[in-house]
Amino acid sequence: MSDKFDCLKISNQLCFPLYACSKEIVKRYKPYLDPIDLTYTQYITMMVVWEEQEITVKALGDKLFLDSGTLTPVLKKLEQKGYVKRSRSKDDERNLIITLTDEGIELKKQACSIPAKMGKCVDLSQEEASELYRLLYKILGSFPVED
Amino acid sequence: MSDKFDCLKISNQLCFPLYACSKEIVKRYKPYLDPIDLTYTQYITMMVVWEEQEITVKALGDKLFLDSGTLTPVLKKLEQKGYVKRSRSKDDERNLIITLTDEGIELKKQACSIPAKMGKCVDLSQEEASELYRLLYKILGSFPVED
DNA sequence: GGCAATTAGATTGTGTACAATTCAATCATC
DNA sequence: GATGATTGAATTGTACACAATCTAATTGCC
Repeated sequence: MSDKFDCLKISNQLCFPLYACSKEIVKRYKPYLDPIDLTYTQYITMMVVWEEQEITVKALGDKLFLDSGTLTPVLKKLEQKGYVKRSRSKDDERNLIITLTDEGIELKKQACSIPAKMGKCVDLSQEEASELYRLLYKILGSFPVED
Repeated sequence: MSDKFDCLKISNQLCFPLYACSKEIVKRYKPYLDPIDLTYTQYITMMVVWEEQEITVKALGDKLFLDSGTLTPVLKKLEQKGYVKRSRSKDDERNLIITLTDEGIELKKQACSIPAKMGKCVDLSQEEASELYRLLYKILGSFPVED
């Protein structure tokens, strides 16, 4: 009952549920991110800055899998909201250093409750979530560092 | 060695690798989709139309997890490229029916080799790929039909 | 030191995504 | 059979995402 076009069925793709799942979960962040006035992209950017205290746009891009075309406007927006400061490195003027403002540090406390709330949105057991995590990072790890 | 902010580490999120993985794989479709002049969104839209022969925008949106705000321009583009026809349903003028043109049918043959090529990009065993597939659809299935 | 190659960000253009709103067609109920 | 509610697409506005290109700063190499 199968034909040579079965491979083109949407239900036979692995990428599609990945794409759909990603979008649907990101969408579910909105109610939790709206109160602190962040989009999902701004949120994950802040997460890295919270961890690193100080980081270049290049390093941010490597961690987030985003390029300067995406990050430049995101970081300008975050600066405008008062959460980060953008300044050129003294050592190498090509590098733009992102640092936290006091408001940015304050924001971290408010964001703290979000991961637990989001965890409840994903209907997987602890083991399943770990396995999913492992598989996703296995795929990501198999990609060349720079494409 | 852990503090109360560990939950905000990017490496502790489940959504982030999902988001990153989805983007990275979609990016890897480009070399295969460029020759047939389709973007990834246009490609998955065509996949559904190839399967259904005839489908409304609403039904397409339900299958692809996309709304009319996204699909309207995508479908206009596909019409412009000559792959689909857009026409109102006689039964219910609110419904826009998408059908394949001869060019659209022809395109299916050319797209046929893409899934196998993409499969090689994902460095997972057959069992791991199946498990990933299962977990993703488990999450998708747990979401309410209409949000 | 001088200059080609490289690197980091910014810019431009195209194509999604989605919330919110609008509009026209249909349905439900009376 | 009028009309209020609902439905399906389209539209508008905002925010990514990325390819391609550009510019300025730095590095390599002679």
